[in-house]
This record gives sequence, C-alpha cells and structure tokens, in this order.
Amino acid sequence: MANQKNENRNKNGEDGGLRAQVSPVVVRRLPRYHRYLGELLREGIYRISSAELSKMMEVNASQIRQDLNCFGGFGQQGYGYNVKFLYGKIGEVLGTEDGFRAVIVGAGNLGRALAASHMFERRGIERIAMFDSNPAIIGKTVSDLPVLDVSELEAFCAREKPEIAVLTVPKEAAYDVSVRLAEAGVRGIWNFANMELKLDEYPDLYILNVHLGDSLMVLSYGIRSRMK
Amino acid sequence: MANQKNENRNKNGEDGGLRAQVSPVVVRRLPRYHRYLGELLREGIYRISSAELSKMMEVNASQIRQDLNCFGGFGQQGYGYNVKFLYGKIGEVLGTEDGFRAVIVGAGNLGRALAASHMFERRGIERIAMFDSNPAIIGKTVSDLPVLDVSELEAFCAREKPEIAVLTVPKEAAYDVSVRLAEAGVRGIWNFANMELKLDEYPDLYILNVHLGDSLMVLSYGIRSRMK
DNA sequence: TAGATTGTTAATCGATTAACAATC
DNA sequence: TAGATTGTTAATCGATTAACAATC
Repeated sequence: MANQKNENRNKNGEDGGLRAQVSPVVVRRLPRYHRYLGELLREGIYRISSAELSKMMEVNASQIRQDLNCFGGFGQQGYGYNVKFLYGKIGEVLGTEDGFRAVIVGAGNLGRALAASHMFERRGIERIAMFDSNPAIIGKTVSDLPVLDVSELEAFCAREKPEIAVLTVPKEAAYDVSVRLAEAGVRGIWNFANMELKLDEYPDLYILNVHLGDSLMVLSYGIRSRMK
Repeated sequence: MANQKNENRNKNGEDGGLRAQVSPVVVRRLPRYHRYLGELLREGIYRISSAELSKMMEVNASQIRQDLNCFGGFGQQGYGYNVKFLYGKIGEVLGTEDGFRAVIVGAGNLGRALAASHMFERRGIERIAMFDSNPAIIGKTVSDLPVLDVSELEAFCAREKPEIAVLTVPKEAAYDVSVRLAEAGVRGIWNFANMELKLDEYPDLYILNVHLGDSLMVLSYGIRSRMK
C-alpha cells in the first residue's frame, strides 16, 4: 500500500494557495478523470497505473501523468495512483469540497430538468432556490426547491450568498438577470440561454456559456461527414 | 456588391463531395460563427470583414480566415464576406440542409425540456417522436410529439428512418438503448446519459457524449480559481 | 487605378507524446 | 535489490498567429 505524503510534492503550494496557471484544456479534461476514477472506486479497484487508465480512457499515458502533475504529485513511482486518493484530490481541485450553493433562475422546462437532477449534490453543490417571473408557479415547490419571485433575487442573494447561478431564462432576459446576479455577488454563472454572456465589468465573475445548440450542430456535422 | 461565384474556389470539391479532413477544433468553432452571422443578419448587416468579425467575437482574424477556408473560399478579396452567403454556407457544412429527423428516447425532465425547445427546427432538424417505458405517459403527446413505447423503437425506426437519436434515458438503460438504435440504423446519438457511450462495432455511427456534469465541474473550478 | 481584404504560406506558440532518470 | 511506474525533460506534432502576395 502506498503511503500518501504526496501533498508534500505539490509544487504550487498547499490547497488553499494560489496555483500556477493551468491550461484550460487540462481543466476540461479533469472531470472525465474524476468520472472514471469514481467508476473504478465503485468497482472496488483501489490502485491504477497511468498505463491502465490510458487503456480504459483511450488517452495517452503521458498525457495523464502530465495532467495530474499540474496540481502536484498525486502518484507514487513504482506503484501508480491510489484511486481513492486521486479521486479526492481531483475533486478538491474542481471545488467539490468548497460547499458551493446554487440558485436556478428560470423555472421553465430546462430549469426544472436541471433542478431535478442529482448533478449538483454529486458534486458537493447545494441547490437552494429557484426563481421565476411566472405567478402561476411562484410559491410552488419544484424538486424540493421553493420557486421564488425573481424580483426577490437581490434580497435573497444578499441574505443567502449563493456562489453559483444557473441561468435558464429566455434569451431576452439573460443579460439583465446576469447583471443583477453579478451585482448581487454571485461568483459563477452557468448560462444555458441561447446567447453569449460576457460581463467584462465583473472580472471576478466566471461565466460558462453552454450552448447545447452548438453541440447539436457538431453532431449534425459528424453524421454528415460519416455519411459521405 | 460582391459576386458570389465563390463555390468555384472550393478546393475540396462540390458540396456533395468528400472533403479533406477538417480538424475537430475547427468544426467545434463553426456553430459559433454561425450564431454570430445569424445575429448580424437579424441586425441587417450584410457584409463583414474578418477584422470586424474578429473584434466582435474576440477571435483572431487569421483564425477566422483559416477556419472558413477549410471549406472553400467563402469570402472575396477587397470586400470581405457576404453575411447571408457565409451563414448559408456554414449551415450547409453543418448539415442544416440535410433534413435530418430526430427521435428523443427518454421522456423524463431533460427529454421533455429538449423536446420543447426550438433548437431542432432552428437547425433544420425535425423531431418526429419520443419514446419512453413509463406506461403513465406512453400514448400522450408532449410538445406536439407522440410518446411511444420504447418497445416499438425498432419498428418505428425501420419505418421512419430517423438519422438522429437524442438519448435522455437513465444511465442504466443507455448502453442497451444505444445498441438498439445503432442496429435500427440511426446515424448519430446525442447522449445525455451520465455515462460515456462508445460503440466501436458501429463505425458509421457518430456519438456525441454531452456530460453536463463535467461542464458544471469546470464552472466550479473556474469560480474557485477566481476566488484565490 | 488605388485601397482593401482575402487566401495562403511561413513563423510562432502551445499541447501532445516519447523517453528516461528518479524513486518507491 | 530488482521491477515498476511515476515525474519531468526533451522531441514532435498540431494549432494559432503573423505576414504578405494575390486579387477583387
């Protein structure tokens, strides 16, 4: 069994500390590692080498070692990686331990679908409320969440200080709501509105624009190119 | 006004023909160009240079010219790009003219949310049916779509020949259903199940795994890194 | 024609992969 | 210790950007 004094080798300081800039392409690969490691854990596999993981994930073993090393030495020479430890570390890097809290703004079909999923809790994120402007649903409860009037957004955020806002409002409302959220101190917006949000005035705000429609077009291209 | 004999310059043959291999990173950028061009069109702007588009989209102008040139010379020296023409061309490249038809398998929250969106029709894709295994909803109509028993999947596909399947079933059912869809002749699967589909036995099948949860984790990382 | 802007080649930058010394 | 496998440096590959000749 590997001992786990790995933290000592983390070149970028302890967990709370500032990290050297990590490339976004690496960050985007981390959740996939996390998923595969979670799967291994469920299968009762507690140890894995970059070569084995490489085969499973169809990713080059060098890349795996490089990626994981951006955040410190999580493995052990001659042994490989401790699955549970690595899973936990990647989770930490991705913020699952930070106890973020989320509001969902827009209780339409997509908002309700996201609210109903276990996606948030699985990643250590607590959903705390939904907001909408439709009087017909304000006051109701959707997937254990109260649906509040969007006019209460500022007061609620001042009180509860959610870090995350999921934006599932119509395109037309998206910009307005996002500014209000930014002003209210939200730190990240997960934007599903079919418009690209960019709020340069709030450099501390992280916005992730999803664009499912773009994904659908890539699918369409993929089909087309395979049919030729 | 630019004349539009641009097609002649398409190095990779006419539209129906086989194209030189285009890098996936370029393909993933195309929908974004398409969106911005659609927006310009709506604003009544009919002509744009790579430099102007570059400024709007915060993408290097060289990259724009390189990207667009993968599919043929869509612009005109000294003039720029004809917005309408370019919009149409990118749409064609992405398959909006191919009249693809889609079924949605899994009429849960997410399936219904996708069914209700205008995402498909906007991209020239026709939704033709939903499938589920829950007797409580089979036979109903959701967003104008009949909800059919998933046991009818094969018969339906043999008859209607949809190219696209949207997979919004629970993780446990995903693999099974995907094989059935592949056998039934579907050409592309848009997979929202929280598991990575890979069907090597069907090389003509294009699978796009979405993983919203991964996106949420990237958001979480983004927030975390901005808070330091 | 002169000016503008593309298409395209060449230069740079960054990401991936290979190789191997360090070390468990 | 010998064997295995990481961490890390160096080599390769691909993607981005710059530059400019072609041309509208």
